[in-house]
Amino acid sequence: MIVRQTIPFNTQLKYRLVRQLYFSGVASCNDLSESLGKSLPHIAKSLYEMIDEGFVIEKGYAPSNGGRPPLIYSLQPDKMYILSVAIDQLYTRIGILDLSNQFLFQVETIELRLLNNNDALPLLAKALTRVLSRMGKDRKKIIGAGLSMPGFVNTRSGINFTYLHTNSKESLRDYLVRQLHIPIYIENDSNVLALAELKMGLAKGLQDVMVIDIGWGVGLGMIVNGGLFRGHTGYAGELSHIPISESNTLCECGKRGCLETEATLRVVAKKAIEGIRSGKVSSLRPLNNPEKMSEAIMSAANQGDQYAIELLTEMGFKIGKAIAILIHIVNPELIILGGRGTEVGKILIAPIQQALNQYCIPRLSEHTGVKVSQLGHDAGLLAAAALVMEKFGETQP
Amino acid sequence: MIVRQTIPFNTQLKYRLVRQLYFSGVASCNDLSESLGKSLPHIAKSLYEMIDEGFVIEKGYAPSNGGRPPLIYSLQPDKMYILSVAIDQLYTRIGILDLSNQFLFQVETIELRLLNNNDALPLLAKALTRVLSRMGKDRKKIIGAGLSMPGFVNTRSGINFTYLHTNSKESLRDYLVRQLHIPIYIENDSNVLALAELKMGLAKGLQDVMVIDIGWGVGLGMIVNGGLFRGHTGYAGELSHIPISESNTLCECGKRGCLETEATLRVVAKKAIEGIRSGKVSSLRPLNNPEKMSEAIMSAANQGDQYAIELLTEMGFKIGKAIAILIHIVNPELIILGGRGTEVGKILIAPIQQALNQYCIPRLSEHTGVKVSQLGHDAGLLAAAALVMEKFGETQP
DNA sequence: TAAACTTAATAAAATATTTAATAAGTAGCA
DNA sequence: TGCTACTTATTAAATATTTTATTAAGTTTA
Repeated sequence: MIVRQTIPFNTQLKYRLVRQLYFSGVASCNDLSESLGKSLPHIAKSLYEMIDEGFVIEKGYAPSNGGRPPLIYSLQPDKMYILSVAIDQLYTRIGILDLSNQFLFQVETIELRLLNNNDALPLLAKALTRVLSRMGKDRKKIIGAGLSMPGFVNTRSGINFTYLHTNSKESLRDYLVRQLHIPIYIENDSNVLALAELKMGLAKGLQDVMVIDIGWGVGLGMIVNGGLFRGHTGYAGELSHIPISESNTLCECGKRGCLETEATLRVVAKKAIEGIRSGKVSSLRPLNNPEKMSEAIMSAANQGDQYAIELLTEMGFKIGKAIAILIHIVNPELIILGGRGTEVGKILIAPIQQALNQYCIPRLSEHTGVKVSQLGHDAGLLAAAALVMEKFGETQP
Repeated sequence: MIVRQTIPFNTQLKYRLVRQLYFSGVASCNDLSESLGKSLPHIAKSLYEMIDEGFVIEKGYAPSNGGRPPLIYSLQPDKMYILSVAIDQLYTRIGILDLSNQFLFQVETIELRLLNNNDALPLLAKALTRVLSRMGKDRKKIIGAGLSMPGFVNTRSGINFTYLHTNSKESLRDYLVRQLHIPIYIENDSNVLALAELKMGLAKGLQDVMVIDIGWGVGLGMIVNGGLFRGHTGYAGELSHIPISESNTLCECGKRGCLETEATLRVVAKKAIEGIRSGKVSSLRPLNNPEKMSEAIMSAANQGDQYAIELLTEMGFKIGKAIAILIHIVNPELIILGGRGTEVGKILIAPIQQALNQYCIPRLSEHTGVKVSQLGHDAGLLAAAALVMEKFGETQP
């Protein structure tokens, strides 16, 4: 199912200019000429047309770089909007962003349990419809929706094989297109996290970066050759089920020895509850809700609780071993630690680095940095918007 | 150090046409228009100019596809030549290829020990100079040399950090450029193997393919997004030293548990000698030369020797476990088994598939094929030429 | 404070590339 | 057979894009 772009430009270059300006915020004519690989007069011509059309505005002079100072330009923020949706196992956050990455109104959070919930998809569609209806006649300005979600997602076919089934042959994307009448782009949450780092985080301008999503599971989003890498069927970066553990614990996936059985917040929470009950010295008390437990462990660790630090260090080392494998295979320039685990990023980075020293050939690891993500909680929503803008001007699918 | 291209065309498109025709062999105007993404009239114009210039020849009509039959074209084979060099630990093979991938004369093999041999590089330069001198005045037609070699190779900087040092700050490439006065391209042998599969083997036209180089070590060449992937510093695909083994044997690299300590022909040869001496039933006799021993094991296995098959099956399973990790991370469409181990490819493929069944999430492995390379012994030389042609028309850095 | 050097923007000319219309040939089919 | 649909080839006209030269507006050097 195809939906026409609501914003029609008369040339392909203009779409590229919009995309570039969106991601760079502001840029001079020369910047644009260089980053799009087109000549300056050519860029200038299109840019001036876009100023006349109201899509681009002049933002004055930038400081000189040793010559005539450049005029800089940006997008007119309220000429287009993007519907941005971040879905996780329990909650879904919905926002509308303008072209300067500002939310039009406060992000809406709805409770939406994904697991074994046949109503989830219609509820989601309803919520999105309601948010869209708040736009009034500005609804025309919405150029698409980006959805970040867990599970096995194939972006190209628009299907999530794990959650939000449609009960028919229709793909998730086509279902939502039919309900909302705007272009829809779906992507796995770890991949969206990586895209966020690429477009506005530590991976900006870099070529080969691995973003580790430390949380209830262990995810991986891969930036390869300067772009998000999805693999042949869209499942690249399935780090959580690589066979790595020595303890051969049975994993939910049916296999043994998966990384996920040893190095996630879920496992840490479980171990902590057992440990405390069997008498480990700690400021922590066992909680029934494992999510809350993991939160408690992380804040205890940040306040110096030795047992919490020990548990997280153990997890970090095992993740580090997996990262060592990754470095051998991909030879990236940077590893970014993202996801909920960033809260204890400083604690994790030491054992990870130690694992790299132990398991990596120095020639490989010495050119690979390890950093903790600096993007906050809204990164997912911003990146879901990036997902839409990345494809702006291309006809779906 | 920069060397001017010996063949000057007046437009970039002509270089692209040469590259395309080289890799496709023959093509119609329409084929070229499609694969280069340019309009037909535009392609036709350049093509006819190149016919006038003598670089392209018309090869007659291809069978009709339901319409007017297309005229097909190919390169004039003897307008350019490529110097192609395949270096391994002990021997170096040198050939000169024309544009139809035919050797101008029989491939020369010289003995050239790489390890701890300061004379290796001057000897190599001398041998290459001698081969070039055989070209007489056709020397001008040589558009470059492609070198396939083991070790840590950085193609961009033209340095091999492991072998063939120059004893100065000069890079290997610059040294050879200075000696031979032609553009030089160097690349790691596993990567060249992958390139060979991409350009003329089972990976032709595919996007994401992993080529396993089974031999004295375990190498990996990665095809990602339809091109050879080298990683940030050129060392991507360092499969042999990923920490995977449970037996924690000390590896040459100083680490423990590397794949290389368990799953190479070298290990198989060593195990076989020990096994036979301790009384294993086999048609094999222990040989002092481990290279010869591994050859003997492979031919014994192909003739049904149970012990040889057992050893190779064990190796296959361990390589399979590493491939399982690879599939989880990269999600490729095809795994190709290449290198010397292809000789027993049929024997290896079963345990590898078994390891995949055991260690892969079905959703990932079910879309990934495993095949044995069909390229012969000269594949390395052909791919070294491909290395040159891939860059034909670009100015060397 | 002027000369030399940078970087940026504009205009004119030259080139590259595509679109559209048409011609030429073939396979499939009634 | 002859018609239709389809593929390929050629041409002219229109458009897109770059190159080159020139002007403008600053910084650095001495």
